[in-house]
Amino acid sequence: MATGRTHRPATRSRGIPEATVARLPLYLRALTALSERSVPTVSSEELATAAGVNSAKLRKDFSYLGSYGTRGVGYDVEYLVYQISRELGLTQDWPVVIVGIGNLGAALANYGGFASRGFRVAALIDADPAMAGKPVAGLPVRHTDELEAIISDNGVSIGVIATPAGAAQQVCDRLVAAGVTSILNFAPTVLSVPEGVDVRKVDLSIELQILAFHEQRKAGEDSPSPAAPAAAARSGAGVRSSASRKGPDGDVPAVMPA
Amino acid sequence: MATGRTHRPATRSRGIPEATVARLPLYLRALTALSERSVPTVSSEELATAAGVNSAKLRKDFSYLGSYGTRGVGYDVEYLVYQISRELGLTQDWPVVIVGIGNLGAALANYGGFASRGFRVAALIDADPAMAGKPVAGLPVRHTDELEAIISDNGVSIGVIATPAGAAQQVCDRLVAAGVTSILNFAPTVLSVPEGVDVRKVDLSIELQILAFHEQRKAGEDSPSPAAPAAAARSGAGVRSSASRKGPDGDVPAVMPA
DNA sequence: GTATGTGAATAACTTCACAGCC
DNA sequence: GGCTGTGAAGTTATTCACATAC
Repeated sequence: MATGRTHRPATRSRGIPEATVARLPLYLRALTALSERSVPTVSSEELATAAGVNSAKLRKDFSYLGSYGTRGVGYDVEYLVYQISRELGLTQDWPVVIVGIGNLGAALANYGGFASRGFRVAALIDADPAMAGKPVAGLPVRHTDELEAIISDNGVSIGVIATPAGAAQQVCDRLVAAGVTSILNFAPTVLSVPEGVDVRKVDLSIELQILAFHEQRKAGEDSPSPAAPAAAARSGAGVRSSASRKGPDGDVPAVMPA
Repeated sequence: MATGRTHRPATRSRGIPEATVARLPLYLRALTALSERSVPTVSSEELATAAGVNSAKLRKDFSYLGSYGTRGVGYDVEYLVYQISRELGLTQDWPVVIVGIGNLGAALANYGGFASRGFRVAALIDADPAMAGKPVAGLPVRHTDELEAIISDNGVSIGVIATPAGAAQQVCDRLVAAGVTSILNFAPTVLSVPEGVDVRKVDLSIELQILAFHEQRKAGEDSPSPAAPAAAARSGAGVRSSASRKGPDGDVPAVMPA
């Protein structure tokens, strides 16, 4: 989801819609799987199913890249893999640093899919001196003091922040000052960055909250059908002070927030 | 980010736009921070800045919830916290199971923000018998055999999948069969679920690829005419009937994909 | 016959700008 | 005077449906 695009007022000329860009990795993954099974061609319908979108959307997306299919036949798998990879910039190597080697940072470092496609972990960085030198996922953890040197020595332009929330902005500032222009933020904070720097965030708690929203609606469903397994009615406590407030007051079983 | 909404054709009546729902957790976080600093009221401008959006959007978002502000003054922090929490369904307790206690699963289990707001880790589940009983984040890991019992005993409706890609669909099927109707998927796979089940995914590699796309553009910035239709004789997969191919062929230093 | 590519139609989302209320 | 709430305008994304090409 979700990101803080900061630059580019919506590229003119060869502009690929942001929504399309966000789906290209999905297509690429599905195509790679087909490629591994040596499937030579695929129709928009099949590929769309594999990627979890509908075929019209997929065809429209591909139309922004060019005319890479063959009418009456479909798409050449290998060729498409290449085109999408190129479009995404995966035909080059992207060194990445991960800052904050706690539980999450270590998990990210160990995540295979990382290296698999264009990305290479150039270094793991942590502020804890006790961590320095300790190997994680085969790489020695480096101390934060070295951050700037690591960035510039390796030509790193993408940084991953997996620190506690409190340290994130500071780390971000240093990364940016050192030359990083794309940041993937796992810390639950809004980062502020200068123009020209892209930030994307991944936030467990936000995702869960969105799910809870929909889950809540399912429970309070007007009743008739959807075979509700009705996972036990949870009860709450507390009371709401009513008062004037006009909002569309909902059902909701009461209970106070934090 | 992105998700596979599966049900609800966009609720009529009290329908809050999906884009708005996705931002409520952001507002909530910013408000909670203000609340902790005992700030009594906040303007749309201030709150918007703290949440990383613009104020018009924020006001529009809030307008879907009701009229919770005071003209000329702003919003009452505590009151808004409560309203948003309620809207998101966080005024109730959501037991959650995490399946797949590898590096990532353990990181998730240890993630504090988890319990902090309405969510409670009911159980950690892993397929490895050797893991069974071992404590992670203070909870004993349970074996997959117990999955169904755990779900129903605890009234779990939200499941988190942190297994390898290969196991994800199978785990998903079992979760759904056992009564889970919301899934947060960290495995790099498209899950297929029946109508009525919500899936959201979190995918490191997709996020990085999106960043790489933009990063690539930054590098090739300004150049007047985007990409010279250079030869770029795509070697791969002979089959290609040369000619035709109109796509905006790019520069790119060659290199074949996987 | 079959499946792509794409204009046109529709829907969702964002931003503007200002009336309304404090 | 200041700030919210919201119609209206503008923008982006999705879906339709069919001409076009194999």
